[in-house]
Amino acid sequence: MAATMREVARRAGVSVATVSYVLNGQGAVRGISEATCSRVRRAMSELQYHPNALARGLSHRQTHTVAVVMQYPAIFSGWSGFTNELMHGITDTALEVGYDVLLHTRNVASDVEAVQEKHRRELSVLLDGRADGALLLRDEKDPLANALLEAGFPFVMMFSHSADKRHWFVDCDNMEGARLAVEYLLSLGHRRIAHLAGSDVSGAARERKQGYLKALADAGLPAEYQMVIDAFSVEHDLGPVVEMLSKSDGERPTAVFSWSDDVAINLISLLRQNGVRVPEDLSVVGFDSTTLCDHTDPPLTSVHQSVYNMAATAFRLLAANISGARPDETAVRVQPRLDIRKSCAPCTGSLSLP
Amino acid sequence: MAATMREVARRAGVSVATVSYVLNGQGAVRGISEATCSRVRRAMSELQYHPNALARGLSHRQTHTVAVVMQYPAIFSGWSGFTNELMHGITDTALEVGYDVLLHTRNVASDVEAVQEKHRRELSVLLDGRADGALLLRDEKDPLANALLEAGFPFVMMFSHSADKRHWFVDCDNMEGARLAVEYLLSLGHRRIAHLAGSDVSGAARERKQGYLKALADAGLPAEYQMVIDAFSVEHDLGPVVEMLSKSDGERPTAVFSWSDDVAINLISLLRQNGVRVPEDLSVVGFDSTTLCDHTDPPLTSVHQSVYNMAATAFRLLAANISGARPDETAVRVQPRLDIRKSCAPCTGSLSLP
DNA sequence: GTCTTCAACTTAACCGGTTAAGTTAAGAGG
DNA sequence: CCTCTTAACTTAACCGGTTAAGTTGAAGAC
Repeated sequence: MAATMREVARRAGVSVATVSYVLNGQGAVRGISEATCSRVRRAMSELQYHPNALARGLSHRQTHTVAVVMQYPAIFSGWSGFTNELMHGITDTALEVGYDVLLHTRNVASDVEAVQEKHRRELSVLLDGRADGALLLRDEKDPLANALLEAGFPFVMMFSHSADKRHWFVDCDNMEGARLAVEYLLSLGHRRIAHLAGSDVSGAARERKQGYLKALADAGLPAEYQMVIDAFSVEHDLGPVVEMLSKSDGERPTAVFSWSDDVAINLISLLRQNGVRVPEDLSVVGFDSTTLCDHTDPPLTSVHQSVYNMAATAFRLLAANISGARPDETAVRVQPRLDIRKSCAPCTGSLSLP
Repeated sequence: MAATMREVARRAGVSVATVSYVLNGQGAVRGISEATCSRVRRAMSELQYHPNALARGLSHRQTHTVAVVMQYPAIFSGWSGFTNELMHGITDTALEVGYDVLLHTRNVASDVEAVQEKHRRELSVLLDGRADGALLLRDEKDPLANALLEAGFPFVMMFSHSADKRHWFVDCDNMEGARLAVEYLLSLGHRRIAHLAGSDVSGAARERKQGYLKALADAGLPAEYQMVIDAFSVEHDLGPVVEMLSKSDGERPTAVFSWSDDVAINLISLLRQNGVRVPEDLSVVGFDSTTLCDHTDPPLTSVHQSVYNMAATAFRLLAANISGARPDETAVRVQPRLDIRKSCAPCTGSLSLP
């Protein structure tokens, strides 16, 4: 079907080696005459020759392809823009540094045995020679990172981190992000601040919760001010939050810090349905501050991490790793900032300040 | 570095062929004894052997990988959820049918020569043996489809269509979608309906504009009722729309049909800044009806096409194409429906009904 | 006239698998 | 005792490239 190098060689009346040298621009170095070069090039275009990347990759032991491995099966089911921005950063940088992207998502396994089998196969897929390295969007406790380390396969973790110096990563300081959100709400006079928490499976979600708890503690607020409500994804039922708001004045939250933008936006629309005004009745802060936050009503105050830049940085780190470079900084921690929009107002509720 | 089949063979004391047969579960068929099989398997796990997919692909002439080719470089820069839903459908189906996904985005070339060169290289990347087929998210006029056809490379177009029977595609009936939107607005009494149009480069955008114009014409409205404003992306300046609203009562639009959700949402937030209420002062209809439409204020009435299902269908069609099947229906047209939410109201303006 | 040198190639091994076509030794059949 | 089968493997060609190590013929040196 597709023309091979041998066919090109036959048509040009030369050996395959000559074709290969011409193809790779080694003509001059290897002393191939200009006449032969153009004869070969003509044969290539006449036969519509396209070199086979598998054969080439097999010889070179590299494919200029990186694998992107997503932790969660439903990473594309959110709508806050996180994944879009992530993919945008990855694909832009791929073009820039000349790599292709192999996308791996995985489905969750039910029982322990299946998990092990899945893990083994997942590793196989990464080490099967198609990719030169991997970008991991996974929890730091995931065994994959250590398995890759052991196999000597270059990788960089994104939105996750590790104390192990051999792990390269680009992550946001989630504790700090949570602190920014909570301190801002405290500065507006809020004391009863609830937290919509993500799943503990996600390191980022866990840290944001810890940051929330620590910020409350640092402010000297007693334990009963800690209000954590699970809201893992946009599908999660937010009924408990609405119920909470019907508590007495001194006990109900006047502000909410959500671990993610989409959950925050989901909450806002639910509140609207229930006649609760944002920010007059309840202040809301999200996390990620994607473009969408500018377009909600009210525009959502949110902790910003530059997902695009972080993805790009991770990709460049990976490219360095693959090429054998050992930069000084292989563990990048990005400082978040708070993007103040219009979803928070000073606390007006009659509160018992401690 | 990574263990090869020869090393496994040596350790197990057998030939590489035997290892290969065991690896592929052909042990029984090929009459390999159970003892030898387990010896080989032990050697594999002791050496942490992972078969090389390039070598395997080279032999088999297939890689169980499909390429996804995006038309626009900034496909991931939108935030309406279209791309998320698309990628979700693709990755879910990839897992289901056992394929991996190679992601190709492309950057636009400036001059004509560069375009040709880019086109040639793009074709090379697709025909280089790494992928068994391609999903194209591109305009129907794009030369890539015909080039692939000529090369005998399986592909399916998504969100684009063609009269050529040899082109397989899954597309939405955009004309019909536009008709649904406009007729709904007409039924609410609107006559001055503006259209926010996408770039003519996009076939879908072009058809939605045509559908809008046709629906107006079919309703017997004269040409001066046609108000088309360019709004290619979320970055596009929507100032002209706001200006238009300051026209006299009989001339200003009372409704807007936007070719895409994100542009519609962008418009709504701009209107809010200018004190224009939706839907009281202006009705707005979008296109795609992604989950996000439920969470805007007001929830956005929008023409629905099931992006997730369309992507999944396209993937399955491609899998069939690759495996040599020739299904009856290789050209799938999905009928859109209108998701009525809260962004439209009956027309109250003093209008001169024709 | 012979020896070098060099330009311009070719040969062949290799990358890591697959698989059709052998090979070998043991046991069955006559 | 010899031939035939068959189970249990091995050999080697092939997939389509890369590249170190030749080969060849002609020009130039002595």
